[in-house]
Amino acid sequence: MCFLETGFHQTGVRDIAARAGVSLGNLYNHFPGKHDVLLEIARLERQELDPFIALLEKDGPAPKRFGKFVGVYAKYLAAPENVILTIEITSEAIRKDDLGELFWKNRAALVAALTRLLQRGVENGDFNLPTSPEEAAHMVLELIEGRAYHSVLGEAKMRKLLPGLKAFLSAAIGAKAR
Amino acid sequence: MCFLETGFHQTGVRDIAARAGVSLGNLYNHFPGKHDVLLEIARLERQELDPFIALLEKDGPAPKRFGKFVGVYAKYLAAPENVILTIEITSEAIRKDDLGELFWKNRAALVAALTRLLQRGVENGDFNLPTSPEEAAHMVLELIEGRAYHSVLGEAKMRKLLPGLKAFLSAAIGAKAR
Amino acid sequence: MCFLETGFHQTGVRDIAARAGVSLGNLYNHFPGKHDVLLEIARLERQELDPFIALLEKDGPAPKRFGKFVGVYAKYLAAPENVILTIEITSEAIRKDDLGELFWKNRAALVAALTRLLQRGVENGDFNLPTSPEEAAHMVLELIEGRAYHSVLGEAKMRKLLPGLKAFLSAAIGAKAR
Amino acid sequence: MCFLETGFHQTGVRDIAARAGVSLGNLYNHFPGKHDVLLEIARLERQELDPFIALLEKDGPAPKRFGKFVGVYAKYLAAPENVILTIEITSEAIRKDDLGELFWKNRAALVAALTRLLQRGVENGDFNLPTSPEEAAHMVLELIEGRAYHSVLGEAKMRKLLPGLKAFLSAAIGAKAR
DNA sequence: TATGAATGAGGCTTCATTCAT
DNA sequence: TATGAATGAAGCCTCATTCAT
Repeated sequence: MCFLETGFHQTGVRDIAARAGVSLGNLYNHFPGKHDVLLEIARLERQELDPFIALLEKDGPAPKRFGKFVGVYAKYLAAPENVILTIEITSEAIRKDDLGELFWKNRAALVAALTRLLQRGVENGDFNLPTSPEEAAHMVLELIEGRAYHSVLGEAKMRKLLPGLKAFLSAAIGAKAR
Repeated sequence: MCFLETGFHQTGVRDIAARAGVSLGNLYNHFPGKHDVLLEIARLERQELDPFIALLEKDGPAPKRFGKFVGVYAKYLAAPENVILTIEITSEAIRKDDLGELFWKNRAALVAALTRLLQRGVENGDFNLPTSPEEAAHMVLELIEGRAYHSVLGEAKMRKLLPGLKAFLSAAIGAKAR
Repeated sequence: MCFLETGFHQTGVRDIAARAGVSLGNLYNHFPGKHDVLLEIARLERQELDPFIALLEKDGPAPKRFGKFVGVYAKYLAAPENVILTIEITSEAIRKDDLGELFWKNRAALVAALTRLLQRGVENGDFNLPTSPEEAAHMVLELIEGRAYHSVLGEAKMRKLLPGLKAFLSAAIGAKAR
Repeated sequence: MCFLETGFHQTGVRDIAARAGVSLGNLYNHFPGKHDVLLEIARLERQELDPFIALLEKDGPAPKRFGKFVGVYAKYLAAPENVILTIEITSEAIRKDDLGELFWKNRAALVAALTRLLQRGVENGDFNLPTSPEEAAHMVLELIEGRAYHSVLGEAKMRKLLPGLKAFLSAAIGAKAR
């Protein structure tokens, strides 16, 4: 995808069309304008979250689920394409409300699932949250994303960052060794 | 600053010049090009960090310093202008190495100071870090920033996010009540 | 008809097709191209002239026929749709010969009928033409049209322009009161 | 001027710029948009009317002035460039109010001068108008224009049309031989 | 050093027309 | 015959940058 290589604003509609294998004119039969192409991509991103949500909602011990989730989600975000796309979308969402809404709707789905997991963990005595489950869920996600940005923009290796991240998060949510 | 209102790519050099009170032609006597204006802004951002670094390096009990830092830095980032500018710069830094370098140099200064504080806290038995001080420092900053993005893009209130953030961080770094 | 509302060049073939209740593709089964749609409209305009020609060719006193004709033809042209369409066609006819020919063929039919009426009037001693009947016929039509353009573009009321027009024409053709 | 050769809508801004000897970009330093180029041309057309107005306002016998005016104005309009430009402007003025206003303002100047001349002729007993001087002025102009359109679009020769036109007009305004 | 008119490549989008179904 | 998705040239306009003054 050329938004990744060139960035949304640097990419011309001709490039988009060419990469999509459509003629320029036909691109406009599918999208009202360039902006809507990004919107559609953001919409597709939503589907990529489904496996993570599914993972969070599976049965089983909360700490194990949590650890697993952190690992796979971090690895997913460590792919430059995912981070860069997120940044492009975020950056555009600042001034385009429709993108903004979509952005938060996507995230809300993830937050909700993670919140439920944390809640369950608290009820089982597995976690000792320093704040509400929902707030904690937000922060967990933000931290994972922060690490991902670091790994991509700063060219660190997520592989090396992950243990520290997990330890930090475990401490933060008061995860108990069993 | 008009990059805030309109975004880097949507802002024309004429707007930049007008806002700066310089003539268009003269802008080019000060900067080789549009990109370099952003570079200069990123350079100026560095100075804005000085007070926070100073705060981190003051004497006094580490936990108190830490708490204070989190509060003021979060409040600083909660200003939309700071978040938006950071996003604009980040987004541009993806594909412009000079900006990228600057971005990381700026952050390194903050990380270094925070690392030292955490280190001191560990040595004093105030903190119980789940990972290396430097890694922890990175994560602390990333979490604060994550919350800031959330507050600005999602229109939450940092005032309300701050207690949860502090609690989460305290738990994460094993801050001990005294 | 959308050429009226939007103008020939501002109207897309899709609009034409939609308004005509035909599919876009099928429009091209009926017309070789956009231009030919206008050509066909000009062709249809010819039929609209038939009643006026019939009126001119009826028996009866020439001055009465003439007065009647001026009244109904002026009223017909006072409808914005007729004036606008004529202007669109004229404007296009400048550079499209087929339209131009059609335009003059339409007019010739009217001129011929009016010429005959004037001729008859002269023979009967009802009119005292300052020039040849045919030339006079042209000028009569041009004046009626001029008034119509005025009424439509300048938002005057044809109702108010008509008496002056008739008086002017009567004087011009030397119509005698009986 | 390329609007003459190609028509306003068929002419691209690049052609306009090229013909004007300006770069495309610079065209937009002088005009907000394509439409405004036509507007400016209409504005310039106003100046072309000045000699005719001056002629109408000179002293001397009204019939002679009138005859002279009809001759020169008809000859002026007989130039295809003037007729075509007028048609382009008229056609555009239908849906663009600013052009419409300009169009009528231009004409009003001519009408006013001609009205005064006719008035004077009436007072001197030279003319015997069948209607108000102003109405007559409008019609005189419309008829001259009608003949001009005829001569240009129909490829008649104004030289041949002029005597008939003058005779027709003389009859219409009741001009007396002295 | 300061100015802003000039440049022209490139921006996004529309549109008449074609053609596979 | 009827459809509308596909085409890509051409549409108008913006913009970073240059340069004569």
